[in-house]
Amino acid sequence: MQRPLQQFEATLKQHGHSVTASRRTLFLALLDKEPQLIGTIVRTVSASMNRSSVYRCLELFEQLGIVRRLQKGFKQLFELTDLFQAHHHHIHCIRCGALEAIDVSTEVEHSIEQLAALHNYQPTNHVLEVEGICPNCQQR
Amino acid sequence: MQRPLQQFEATLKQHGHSVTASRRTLFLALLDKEPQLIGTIVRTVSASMNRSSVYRCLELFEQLGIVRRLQKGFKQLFELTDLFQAHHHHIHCIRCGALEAIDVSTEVEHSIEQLAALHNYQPTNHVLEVEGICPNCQQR
DNA sequence: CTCGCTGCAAATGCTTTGCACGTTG
DNA sequence: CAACGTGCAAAGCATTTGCAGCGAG
Repeated sequence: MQRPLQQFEATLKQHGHSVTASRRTLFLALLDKEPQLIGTIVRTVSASMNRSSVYRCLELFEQLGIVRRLQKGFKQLFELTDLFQAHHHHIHCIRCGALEAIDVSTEVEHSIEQLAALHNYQPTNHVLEVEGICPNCQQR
Repeated sequence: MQRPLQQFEATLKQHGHSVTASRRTLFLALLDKEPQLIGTIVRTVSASMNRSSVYRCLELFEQLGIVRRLQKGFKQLFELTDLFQAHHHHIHCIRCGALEAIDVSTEVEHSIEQLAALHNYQPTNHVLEVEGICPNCQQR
């Protein structure tokens, strides 16, 4: 519980950004949680920070590789990247919206990493979301 | 130019949905285009269909595996799935938002396909977006 | 002390909905 | 002609912005 916070603060500093109470609050609201809707996050932290700061910080966090975003229909979900929690991917049912974590072989992970280098990008993250129809929905 | 439209109409019928002028218009607005913002799509087709129908159709198209959505910051982009155009993925710069298409080896593609089956999902699509910092932004 | 960060409040813009009417099969 | 699909208009949210004041370094 101490380690991720320190890692987080170090990341901010490395890039010349201040460590503020709001940013810590937001980070903690994401730590060890399922991917969350912005609306949910805003409600969670509303006692200590303003909605617009949530937007501004999430954007910053994304650029620093602290969070990543997924999509679920027209909504966006946020979760910490693998710097702060076990790296994983999801499978998503396009019918009912179910979302579950899946394991991906290290070879595949590795090949994906390589893709960035191939295009002279400095890799920060990747999003792999498998989409399909879940067992439940198939029966209907 | 004839083939994709037929494929499209067949997909609608297969699932018991009507082929309407609006749906054709929307489909054509997406054919052979870069991923587009909803707002852009709405403007393009606004002469022949209403905004709310665009939303309703895009949602339907997604469920039928006709379109897929990507994200760019807080915005969503839509493009046709690989049923209608060459299958591909993107690499995305988290600093400046640049977006380019990339090639992914068939082994990796194949491994990803397998993941759905492993979880008893009927595969429809997958989203693989590599994120990083582009050569330009690295220099600054 | 200075610059970066935040809250506030307002302006925009996006998405969803109900309902009545037109179209498709 | 029975369902399904659409337009319209309004409601409800989500996101962005400018600016003034606070706080971190």
